[in-house]
Amino acid sequence: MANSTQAASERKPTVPVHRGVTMADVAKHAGVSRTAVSFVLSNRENASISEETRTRILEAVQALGYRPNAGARALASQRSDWYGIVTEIVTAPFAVDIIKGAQDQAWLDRRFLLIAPSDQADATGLNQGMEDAAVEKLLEQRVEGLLYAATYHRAVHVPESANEVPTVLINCFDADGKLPSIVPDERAGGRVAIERLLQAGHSRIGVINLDPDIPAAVGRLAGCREALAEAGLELDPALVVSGHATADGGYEAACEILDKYPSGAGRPTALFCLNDRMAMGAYDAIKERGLAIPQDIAVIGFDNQELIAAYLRPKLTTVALPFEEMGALGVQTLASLTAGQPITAHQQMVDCPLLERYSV
Amino acid sequence: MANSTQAASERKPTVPVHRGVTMADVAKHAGVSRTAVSFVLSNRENASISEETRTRILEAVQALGYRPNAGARALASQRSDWYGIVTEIVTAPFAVDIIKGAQDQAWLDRRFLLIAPSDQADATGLNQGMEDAAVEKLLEQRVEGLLYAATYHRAVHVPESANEVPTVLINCFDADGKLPSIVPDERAGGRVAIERLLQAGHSRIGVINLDPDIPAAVGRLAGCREALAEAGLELDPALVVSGHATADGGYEAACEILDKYPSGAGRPTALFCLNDRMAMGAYDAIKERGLAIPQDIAVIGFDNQELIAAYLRPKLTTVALPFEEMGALGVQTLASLTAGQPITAHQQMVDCPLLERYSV
DNA sequence: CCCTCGAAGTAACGCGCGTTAGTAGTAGCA
DNA sequence: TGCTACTACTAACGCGCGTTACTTCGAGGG
Repeated sequence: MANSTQAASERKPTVPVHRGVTMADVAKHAGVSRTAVSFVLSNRENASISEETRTRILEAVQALGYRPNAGARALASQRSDWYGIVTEIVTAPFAVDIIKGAQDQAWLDRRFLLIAPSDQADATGLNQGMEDAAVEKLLEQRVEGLLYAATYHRAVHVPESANEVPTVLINCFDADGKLPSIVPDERAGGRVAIERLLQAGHSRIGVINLDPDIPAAVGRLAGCREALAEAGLELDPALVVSGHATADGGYEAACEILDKYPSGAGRPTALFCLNDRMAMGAYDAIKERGLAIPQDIAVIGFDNQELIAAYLRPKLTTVALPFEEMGALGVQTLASLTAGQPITAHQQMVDCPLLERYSV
Repeated sequence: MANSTQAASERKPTVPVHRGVTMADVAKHAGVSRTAVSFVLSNRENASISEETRTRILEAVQALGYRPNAGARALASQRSDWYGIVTEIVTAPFAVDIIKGAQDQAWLDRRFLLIAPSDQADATGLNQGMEDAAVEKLLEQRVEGLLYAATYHRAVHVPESANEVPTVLINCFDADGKLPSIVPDERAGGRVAIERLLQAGHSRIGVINLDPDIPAAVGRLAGCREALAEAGLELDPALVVSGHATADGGYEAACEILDKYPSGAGRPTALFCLNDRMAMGAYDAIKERGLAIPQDIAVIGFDNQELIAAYLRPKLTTVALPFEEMGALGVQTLASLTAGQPITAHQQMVDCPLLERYSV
């Protein structure tokens, strides 16, 4: 027993591989204890440190260029100040905006957002292997909460292990409805689009629809019908055409609608395209027929895909999906959750604002 | 002396706030020492652990759902396995692709990429306050290396503190030339675009130029001239028009070029647009004049901005900026650097591949 | 039989920090 | 003088882990 103790104390100390200035260095430099440094740097309320010592410590910090070690702090304090977000990062440009919103909000809250990629979605849902690994990696970093974002509004299946920390879904929802989620208010978006067209004097409106089953289409179309109903109008089924969610799909759908009225009589004076890519195709169809936007036919889009909407000629009036807001709200919700505070609603809906440009 | 020791040992132990299974738990469950667990989990070469103990330990890991604590590991091993990347995340869609490339490569190397936002660039360069803070935050996380990415090819000024760890610049370079950088090979990109047009039989080629002073314009135009020279041709100054790097700018520039030849005689049969947004505007100008793409006028772009190039009608043939490759190469370079290995070149150039679509 | 040597493990230290339970010193008051 | 109260600190522990320097035990050799 004594032997081993002695051996231990005789052992030559491991050579310290100093990669940075530590609190101990600061303490030595300032001639105080490490504890004092810790107290000053963490701005402890009821720690009594004289003003003089305090400044001496802060000067030492400056002089040595001390930089706290976030990992060590996390280990000691048992909180990491990290959130994690899982998303398909490059699939759609939308994910970026969600991340941006979340990132900025996290930054404001002095927290760090760890971004983990989950590979592209395929027909069967997300690439589950990659996703699980991503969540796992984030949990290894001891994130305090998880954000789970989809690039288009849909139901998702979240990896089991996400249940170990507070989790918030962004732009998606889980089928079981167990996790809190944040989604765009598609219905209100549909309303505002139609209301804008009504206000501009249009009463005969064509709709270029997405796949009718996806949440976006359901909501937007419902809002559309509501707004028309309030104006005493109805959606003419002949004017609703579904297509692929691409420019080509939009082109074809627009052709179909326009060519129903070769003489021009009965032709809609406005087109509500359920996304901007389709609006892009619709532009071509309209122009090809020698019609002018918005004089002959007004066009309104959805999604506000900047690169399209802002560069089409004329620039496209469209309804924006509030990605940044959803990202920010996600972080705020997570903050409430991790603080043990109640959240306002299990499913929070965020407004889709109308962006006026020149196509109406 | 004895007193204080006694007091310390009499002190009631702090209540452990257990937030997770630790190695100690695994060790207890498997009936071995914590060291043994560590050896097994880190796959130590020359540690002699019997196969039987080994499996017992792994079973315990499974049974308890043990998950290593990355922060503690980093603290003990003095290496974080983290890289940091500083970039303006949302300003341009390009940053995303760089991040994606870097992210994927880092993931392969079992490293984590911390993404720190730096606010938007303004005329005077990047928002320095935000940037310094971003770098500072990353260093606090003890990243082992830094990536610094710009959304368009240019000279940048990197925060001082970035010098404390290996740093690689992506899609930019520092004026002093001190830091290794990775940039697109603009010149080769210019060449390949022109070569494609020559091959299609065009010899009279118009160029819609960017601001002539930026690196992208300089390089691309040089490549363009080279390719023409090799074919015994020259760039007609009358056919080179600069404009704003927008669709409107491209539209105006294209109008200017086309309207110089109202009769059609002498008019270029192809347009090389130095970015896709300008190509988008050029499309409008061409179509307005009743000309067909590519039959009457071929168009080739640059940047491969998916949302534009893939949705224009006809789809735009363009030269791609290799953002993902640059991001990946950045991480690889960083890996070499942190491993103390030499890197192939101080400034690495990455090829800009031609993407054939239907506008040539 | 003793000695050496490798296999199989373990005790203990330190990474940088937050935190708790102390101590030393002084002022105030009865 | 003795006691409390307060200010201004500090010693020591533990967070979860990697790592080094041991120990123990059985097999093999002389």
